[in-house]
Amino acid sequence: MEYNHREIEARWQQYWKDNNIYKCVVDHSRPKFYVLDMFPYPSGAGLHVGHPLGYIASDIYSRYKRLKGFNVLHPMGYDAYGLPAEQYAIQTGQHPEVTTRKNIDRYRSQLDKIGFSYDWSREVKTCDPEFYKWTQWAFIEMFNHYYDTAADKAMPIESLVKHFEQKGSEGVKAVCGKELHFTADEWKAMSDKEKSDTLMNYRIAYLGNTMVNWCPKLGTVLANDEVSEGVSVRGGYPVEQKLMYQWCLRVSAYAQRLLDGLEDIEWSDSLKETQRNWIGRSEGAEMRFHVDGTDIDLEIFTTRADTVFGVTFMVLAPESKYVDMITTPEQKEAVKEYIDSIKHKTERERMIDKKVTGVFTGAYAVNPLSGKKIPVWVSDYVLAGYGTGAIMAVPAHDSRDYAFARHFDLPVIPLIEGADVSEQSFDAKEGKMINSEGPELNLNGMEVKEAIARTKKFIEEKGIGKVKVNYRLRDAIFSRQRYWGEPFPVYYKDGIPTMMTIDKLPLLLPEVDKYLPTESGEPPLGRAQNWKTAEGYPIELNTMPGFAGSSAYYLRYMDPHNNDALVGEEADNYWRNVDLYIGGTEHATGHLIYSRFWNKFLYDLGKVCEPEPFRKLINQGMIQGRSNFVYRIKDTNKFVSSGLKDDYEVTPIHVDINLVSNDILDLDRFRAWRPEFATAEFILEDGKYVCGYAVEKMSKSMFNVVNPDDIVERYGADTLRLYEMFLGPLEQSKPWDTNGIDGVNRYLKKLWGHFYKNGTLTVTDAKPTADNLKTLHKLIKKVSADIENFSYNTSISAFMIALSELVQQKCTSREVLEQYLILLAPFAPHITEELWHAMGNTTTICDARWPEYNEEYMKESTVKMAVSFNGKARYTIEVPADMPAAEVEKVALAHEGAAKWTDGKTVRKVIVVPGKIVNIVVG
RNA sequence: GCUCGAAUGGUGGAAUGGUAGACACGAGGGACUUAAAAUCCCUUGGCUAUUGCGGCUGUGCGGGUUCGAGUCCCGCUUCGAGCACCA
Repeated sequence: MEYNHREIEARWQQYWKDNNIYKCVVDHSRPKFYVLDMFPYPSGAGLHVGHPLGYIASDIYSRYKRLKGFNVLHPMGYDAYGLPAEQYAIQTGQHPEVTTRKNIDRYRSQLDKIGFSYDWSREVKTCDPEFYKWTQWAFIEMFNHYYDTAADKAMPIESLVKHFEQKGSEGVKAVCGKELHFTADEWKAMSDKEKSDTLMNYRIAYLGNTMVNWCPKLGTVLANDEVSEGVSVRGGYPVEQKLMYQWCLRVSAYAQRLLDGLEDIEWSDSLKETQRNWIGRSEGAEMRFHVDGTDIDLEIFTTRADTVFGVTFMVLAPESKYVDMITTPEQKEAVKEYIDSIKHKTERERMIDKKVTGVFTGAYAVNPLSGKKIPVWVSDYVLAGYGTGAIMAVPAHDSRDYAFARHFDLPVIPLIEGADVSEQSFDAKEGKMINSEGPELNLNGMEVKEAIARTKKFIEEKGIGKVKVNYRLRDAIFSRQRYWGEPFPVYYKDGIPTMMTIDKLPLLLPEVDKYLPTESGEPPLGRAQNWKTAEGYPIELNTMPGFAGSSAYYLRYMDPHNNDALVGEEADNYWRNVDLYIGGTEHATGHLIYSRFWNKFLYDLGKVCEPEPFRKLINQGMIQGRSNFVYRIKDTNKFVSSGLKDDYEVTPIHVDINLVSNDILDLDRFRAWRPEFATAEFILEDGKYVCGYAVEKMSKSMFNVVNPDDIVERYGADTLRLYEMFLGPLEQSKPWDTNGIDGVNRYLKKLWGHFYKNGTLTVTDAKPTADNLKTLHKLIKKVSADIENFSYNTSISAFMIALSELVQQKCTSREVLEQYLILLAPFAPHITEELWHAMGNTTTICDARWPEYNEEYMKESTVKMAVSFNGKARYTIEVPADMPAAEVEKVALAHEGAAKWTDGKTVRKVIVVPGKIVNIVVG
């Protein structure tokens, strides 16, 4: 009987499905384990071999945990809202839901062929009303809460309203857009609209007039993580800064908790670092500089309070509201001209253009410590969005200020002893302070760190400023001017944004005739008929961004059919949070920040019991494509083999990797590939045409896409699973190269061949030999440790070695072979299930018990002992493994002469490692 | 510029501070076969020696710690990733 992967895999996949093998329910008698994949966006191109890499890894871990006796939750779903479906809809007029469903079906059939252990009864789709009801619900809750800095958590907005009614803004401890001051009477006197506007300043989901990333080409705003280097991540279109009235989420309120939470979770250092960078905490001081001859104080933020005596000028961001307020009449024209010139530049141009530009406002500010008057400038190197949009410039100790000072010939005062500022600034935070003596404060002679602390203390005492922590993390812009997303459960009652009640949810996405903005420039929902409440109030036209649906989906899997809550209390208390999350690094500053924020918000509300959603996270590497090239000699239809191409002037041309095997081109199929190659001629080396290769992104245009369906068809799902894991360390990016797949496929055939000789099962009830058990237990130890470390590639090597040992030992022992199959089952579920049943088992191998490792069987009869001497002489002897260390030392000493130790050297220490080497330390 | 990670044969990659290159691919040789495929066996870091079971060298570069370093420490080089006029 031959190993027939097609027949075996189809049969067991059907069996698993028919018997609901992977369905899981809350079971308090067993410990839970939650293994999650980042759910995919179902694109039209389907899966390529890179996509399942993480899914295979998580599936192995899930099956392993189940064999270890855990109740494993391992769900899958689809991140179904997104731009590509909408753009396709615009082009073809097809409803995005139709194409999305089609893509999901395709994904599902591809996934099913690989033999994953998903509980599909828990599937979620973000575009499903039953799902997005809870996305809308969370948004309403965010609207109805504010962040209380005293309690350090989200609190109901009603308690803030109560505070306003009693004391006005006095003593309010809340994260807000800007500091407001009003009395209780003033609050009561406000109109409903004014009250609404005031509360927007505090709500966690709020409408704000903020500077947003506007992408004209996509016709929508984008969040910070959707923009990179001034262009949109999707499409690469230019993005400009624009002031717009948008829904936002006050993520910044959670900045410190998002930072602190990183301490308690097992993520890679690099990913944590990425998040720390993104949150961008910096400790410093906010300080006021009075503008001479006005009643205006300029607020600045600095991390270098010690350098105040070196401030020789100040700079405002062009967007700063202070610019108009302080510019003198003489400078009005120049300032206006400068600001106009900045406005015409896109964010990208501003970033690329490193030229120093700026303009003097005509105003002077007073240095609060030295009392000196300093000019105030405007320049685009100061960003409006960070800190206060104004800086104190210390050219001697900040490179950007230095460049500005040199360009406009402003004074540079060094503040640190020995700092040479003739060529460049001295940015290091070290050294002794000089030139830092004012009427009330003297920093001279202090170390920088000491001076910073001293200055902070001084300005707080004097009321000139206060110690402040700033974060780079901004609030998330939550509106998108698109169709294919969750509608906001918001209507406008006399212009006041009002939330719908939960019984009105889900608010269904309406039908529209076209998926484009309206003629008047409103978002696509502006085309919906009757897009208003029963009372006739208009409903919000924006939709939510992609990250809305993906921020809490892991919670929904715990309790996917609950109609009363996102997740019920019992399910939440049992499943708690994700124990293992596997996905790509590309979500480091998007999804993984938003999810943590969302979870913490729900945690504050008492809706979930864990403050962090993902306890352990593994980033699988990307699978790149391996493209092949042929080399056409210029102006001919002649192609030269890779090794000879340097002798000619050639153009490399991508060739379909399906026409190439081990870099050797199939000439006939190449001629048949494209009409223009029908008459191609070749210059061969050793009778072959050798193609060149390069590692590139896997994409259709490079003819290097490998479809997992083809691999499964030809080699089987088990081979695909093993090979994807065998390619290299999970977390490393690596190119796909189908060439090596024969190795693991041969291994499975050998395994099959060991069980079936000439069509009969060879398994017997023979008692295992000592060698059998040693091989088995070596494998148990290795594989158990490897799975825990996600070192799957080395496990597969261990399986191969163990098999060849068992073959050599002619092991037919049922006891040994059964355990071997259980170990292999997470990696290759189909073939192991088949052989497991062939051996007479009637229940699925998924419910077998993971073998226990027993040290007993590992005992070596002898161990090797290496005597090293001065790093040169090496002498090896063998001693019985159970010989006590003292005896070994004696044996070692007896070999003294043989090791030729020189005078004065004595044995210092003898280290005995069972099964390893014994080391004699001399000295 | 700051932060994190990596560098080992022709290739992917193994090595709790203890025989570097496991395992696999590829390549070369052989067996079986009319032939091919499949399968099996042998060789395979480099140099050198070779009808004797060997010798030398070798983990990006330069130092150091250690009886012993791919592994630990210091200083570089190169590549990758993240952040970045963030005050």
